[in-house]
Amino acid sequence: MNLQDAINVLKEKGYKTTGKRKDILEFFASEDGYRPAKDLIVHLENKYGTISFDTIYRNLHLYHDLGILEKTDLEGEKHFRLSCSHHHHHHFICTDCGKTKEIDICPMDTATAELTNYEIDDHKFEIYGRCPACLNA
Amino acid sequence: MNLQDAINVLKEKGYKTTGKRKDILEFFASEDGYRPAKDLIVHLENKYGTISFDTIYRNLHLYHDLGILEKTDLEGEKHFRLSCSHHHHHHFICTDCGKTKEIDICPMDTATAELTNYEIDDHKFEIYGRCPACLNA
DNA sequence: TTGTAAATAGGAATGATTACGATTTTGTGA
DNA sequence: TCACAAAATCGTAATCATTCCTATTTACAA
Repeated sequence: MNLQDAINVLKEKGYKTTGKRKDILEFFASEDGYRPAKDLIVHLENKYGTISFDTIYRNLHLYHDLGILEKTDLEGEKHFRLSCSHHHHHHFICTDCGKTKEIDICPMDTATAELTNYEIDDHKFEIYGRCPACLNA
Repeated sequence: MNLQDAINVLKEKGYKTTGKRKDILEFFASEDGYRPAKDLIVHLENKYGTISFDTIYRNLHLYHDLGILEKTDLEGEKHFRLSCSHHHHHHFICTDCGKTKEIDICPMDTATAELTNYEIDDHKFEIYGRCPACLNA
């Protein structure tokens, strides 16, 4: 999912493409890892001086509902990143910088065998640690 | 990890075994799923009328640090359960009742092959959905 | 260009969690 | 057993992320 894809999704669904909506997408396009709302707020305050929480969180939820952003709960804060829509995979997440690396292993195919009679709605497989760049810094 | 194991850990490490510490362990021993601090507060308020947040959270952190409780972040709330110390595994978590089922698959052995030069500190593999009991209710 | 539904502002409210000084309790060792 | 020091708890205030609300502004279709 890139910037233009995301804007197209917005338009297709009839949402308005405001300047701030584009700013938010650009922010996530320029990062390649999970970022908390806080970072987005700082980024937009640099540009606008002030930004409404409502704008931040409403759009984060909207993008998540539209599949534009992926979300994960890390230490009591929700973190977001642009969705990787090309194929199903999981992530290593650097706990220092938030950058991610794709992991092309999904254990669900074998795991479901242990879950007959269960309804499965979602799953999460994440690996935490420090990336090579942060290890060298 | 059962109640007695947990009390032994406390004593070995020189922590005092107060009535409330035992109450908290008994609460988790009587549940077999992830519970939020909120539920523990309600449980202890039923017995004592009032309970300090400090007592709740200090002990939850202590138990987590000692490996007595496992923790997971679910929708902005931290949830805890007694550690399953017998062997390494993961969980299906029922989003209705919080009960868990062990999943004896761990994808880490193959995943680490994709992560040379990365420092790996932790990982999470969780499956969310509804358990048979909640599906029938 | 204009009307209107959607989006944003600004700030109050909420909910989980943390922090802290005062008080109480536990376990130790005299 | 008793007294003491350290640890634990209390009660409450503060903090932090997030949600909610009403008034105002804006995008975009006609």
